[in-house]
Order: sequence, then structure tokens, then C-alpha cells
Amino acid sequence: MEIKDLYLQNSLTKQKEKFTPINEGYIGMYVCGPTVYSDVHLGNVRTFTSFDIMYRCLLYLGYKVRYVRNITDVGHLLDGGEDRISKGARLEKLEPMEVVQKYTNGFHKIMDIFHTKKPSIEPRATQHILEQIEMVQQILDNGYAYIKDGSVYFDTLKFNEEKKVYGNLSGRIIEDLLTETRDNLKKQDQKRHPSDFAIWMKADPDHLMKWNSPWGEGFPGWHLECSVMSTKYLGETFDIHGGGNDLKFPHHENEIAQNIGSCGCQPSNYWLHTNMLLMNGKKMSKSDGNTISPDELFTGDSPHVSKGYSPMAVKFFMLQSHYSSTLDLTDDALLASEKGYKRLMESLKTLGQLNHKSVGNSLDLEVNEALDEFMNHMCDDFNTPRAIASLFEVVTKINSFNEGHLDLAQISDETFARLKKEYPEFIDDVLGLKDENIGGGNSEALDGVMELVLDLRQEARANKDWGTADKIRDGLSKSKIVVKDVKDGTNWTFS
RNA sequence: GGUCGCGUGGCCGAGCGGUUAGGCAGAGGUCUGCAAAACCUCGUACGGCGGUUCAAAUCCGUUCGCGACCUCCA
Repeated sequence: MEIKDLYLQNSLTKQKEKFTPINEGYIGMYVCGPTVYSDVHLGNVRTFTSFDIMYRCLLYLGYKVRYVRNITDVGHLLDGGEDRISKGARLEKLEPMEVVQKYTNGFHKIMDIFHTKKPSIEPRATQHILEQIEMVQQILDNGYAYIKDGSVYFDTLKFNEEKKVYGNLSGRIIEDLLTETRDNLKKQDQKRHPSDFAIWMKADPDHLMKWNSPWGEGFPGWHLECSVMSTKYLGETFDIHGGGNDLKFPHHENEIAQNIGSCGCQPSNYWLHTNMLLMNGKKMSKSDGNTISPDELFTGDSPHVSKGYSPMAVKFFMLQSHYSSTLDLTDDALLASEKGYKRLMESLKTLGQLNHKSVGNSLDLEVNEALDEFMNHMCDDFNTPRAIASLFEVVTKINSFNEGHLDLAQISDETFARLKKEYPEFIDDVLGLKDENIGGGNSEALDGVMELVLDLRQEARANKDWGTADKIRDGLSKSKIVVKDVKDGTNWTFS
């Protein structure tokens, strides 16, 4: 099968390039996952939702994708040199792995709520200590690292002199890095150069998470896990590497250095970086406290929002901007997105109710064009805002057909079949948006009740008993059910 | 301080040399018992100042404002 051309903005080359996979029809994609030391926040959600859309889109295009997203459960250092996971453990009097499990569960729950697909493999750093030790050894053997008092450091200066690539991704110049950090040398006493970084850290006796290694008891450096796990599951060079753009430096830069330093090859052909979610114009950040949790957003229990917003409304809000742009979270924007999302969902329901009988095809072209545009925009670096714009072209068509403003008979059977098939696929399979009002177990019973109630109201209306008709409508509205009289009957939806 | 990015109509947000982004809000209309919804029409926006060009929101220079990274962060 012929797969449609896809163009990606590659952070490594800073250019938009036509995507060519290493193995035709197959894609290896690695995304840096969360560090599980506290609850996820919305910024994490935006990033992983963005990559989920990419994953979905690649699958829809017909690729076989192995999507690897790690869980970082060790190795992340705090300012004081303390492991993040250990810190969490000490504070909550839990085993480190208990902390890891707790927040991993929480992360999974939120990703489910946002209707994202599970990655093909979700490896953890602590499950790959042996491989990490091996990679440290390889880097040492290749001469790009040195041992200092039980720790192993990556020798960025030597690496750069030989390979000339350090700083390519993040646009740093190694000489600048050397001078720029000269005044904090005190914290870097073991390093030869300020830009060097630890790939293996010696552990203090009271450190909770530590392993034996050829260099003594210790734990792996943060950047190492991604180098190791991407290599293990996707090969030394794979297709796509993603992550938040705050990981570009030092994390991804160091990751590249480690891969090249151990096997001599560039880990990924295409690097994609998602931009930050802002709130009040500032980066939403756990460490700064400028944050809102998914739950607070759902319940509205936050000074930043006037009410609660459903997960899909929030997701739709995120998809209305490009993944590589910053997105400022505001109450007004959320309000607007919520309505747009509902209109989109309504159109899906309306489409399902259309009865088609073709007598012509004069409207085929515009329907097909709008449908074509969706994937065209998705294949242009996953331009979800434009793709959604073309979806709204279709919304208008569907509603016009429904209202009789456009003649549904003027599209061919073939086009109608395409509309019925692809439009819901675009929304659900590609964008991962689902109708939140469907399901819930009691909908069958509710449907029956509603049918009866609306029948009664219809009788009242037929008798011009407006008082009763309006009473029913107002009463239902208190239960968040909106009644709409259309030309041949009455519809209802949740508000 | 160094590096990079951004400033678009009331709000959010695409576009990045010439053609309608889109959503929400607002105005008018159609429909309707009323309402809601839906559909149709409408705003002529691109921080300031210069420049390049037949043509600039889109390129160049400059200036102001904002943000990100340089330290853990998606």
C-alpha cells in the first residue's frame, strides 16, 4: 500500500523535511516519558497528548509503529544531589518503588482519561541498570569518559574535538558552555570541564537506590537511560525521537553524545520537540508552583478557572494549537474550546442519523475536498489546528444536509460512504477525541425515559399547552439535559 | 549576560511573499409557539519605525515588549 507523504519539522536540522523511515512501512519512535515522583500536571499531558496524536496519525497512515515511552524512576538529581525518587520516598515514608508505582499508576490513569493510546513498550530505567552499566563501559572504552572517585563523567571536550557534534541539537557552543559556567565551578569540582556530565554517580552510604558496578556502588546518570532503552528496543539508529523542548538541553544533547560516544551513531533521524503549556503567560511548571492539575481543571477547584472542564474539552483546546507553539491556558480559551468541541461531537451524532439516497453528485467535490484537507494538514507536521479547521468545514456540511439547506441527495453513494467512514475516524482514531456523553452504562434506560418524556411534551405541544411543554423543558434543563425542537421532532443532548 | 523563539481582529489560535484559516464571543437575517440549535451574511487584524518588492502579517534592518533554555522540569 502506498503511504501518503509526511513532512516533519526536524529539531536536529531545524528544517521541515520529508519523512523517510529507515525500514519502509515501519517506524521506531521514542518519547521521553515522565519522572514519577509526583502527580502529573497539565504540561505533561499536553506533551504526551501531542505525541499520542502523532502515534495515532502514523498508525492511520498505515505504518507499523513501535512507540517506546519510558518511565524515569531513578537518576534524576535535585539541587542538593538527592535523587528525586528517594526524596519522594523519604517524605512519604514509602519504599522508592512504592512511590514509583503510585505515580506511575496516576500517570496512566490520567493518560487514559485523556483517551491516549498506550505505548508499545514502556520501559523503566531501573529495569535496565545492567545495560546502562554496559554503555558506561563502552563509552569509557572509547575514551569519551573518565572515572573520578567512584563516579564516571562524560568528557564533552574530548568528544567534541573528535566528533564536532556536541551542541548541534540545542545550538550550544561548547566554548561558551565552558566559560559561562566558570563561576559555579565549586559544584563541579570532580569534572574536568563544566560541560561534562555524570553517566554514573557514586552513591552515598545512605542513598536508597543504588547498584553495584565496576566503579563501586552507585546509580546511573539521568541521560543514560534514554540512550540505553532506545537502543535496546529500537536499535542504534531509529526514526523519531520526541520530548518536551525543555529537554533539548542538556538531556537530549547529552543523550546524543552518549549514543555517538558508545556506538558511533546518531540515535534518531528526526527529533521532534513539543512546546510548553503556559498559564498566565508563564511556563506551567511543577517546580515553580505555576501549575494546575488535571483534577483541579476537571472539578474547577482552582483560582485559575471559573468552572470545571471535561477532559475532552481540554484536549480539544490543546489540539487547537500546534504542538510546537506555546499555548497559554486561560479560562476564556477553555470556554471557547468547550463549545467548539461540543459542536464537533454533535455533528458526529447528526451524521449518524442522516438517511441518504443519492440522485446526483454535484456536492461531491466540496465534501471530498474538506475530507482530503484533514489528512493533508495532519501530514504537514501534524498541523492539528488546520486539520480541525477542515473538520469544521465538514460540520457545516453535515448540519446543512440535516437541515435541508444542502441537498444530501446531491452526493454520491461513494462519497457518502466515505464521509460516514472517515469523518468519525478522523475525530476518534486520529485526534483521539471521544464523545463524553455516550456510554456510562445507564444510557439505554435514559434513552427510554427520554423518549417517554419527550412524547408527553410533544402531546402538550400538539395541544398548544405551552405551559406543560415549557415546564418539561425547563425541568430537564436543571438535569443538564437540553431539549431542541427541530423541524421533524425533538432532539436532546447533555449541556 | 549567552542562545533561541514569540508579539495576529474582543478572546484563543493558524498562516509565513499575492487567494476565506478555524473555534468562541458580537451584529443582522432565515427557521421557530417561545427558546435553543442549525444555516446564511458581516468585522477587513497582523507591536513601533525604516527598507526590499509590482505586491509583506509573511523577507531584511532596527526598536519596544514578552517568553523559553543555559539548573530539575514535558
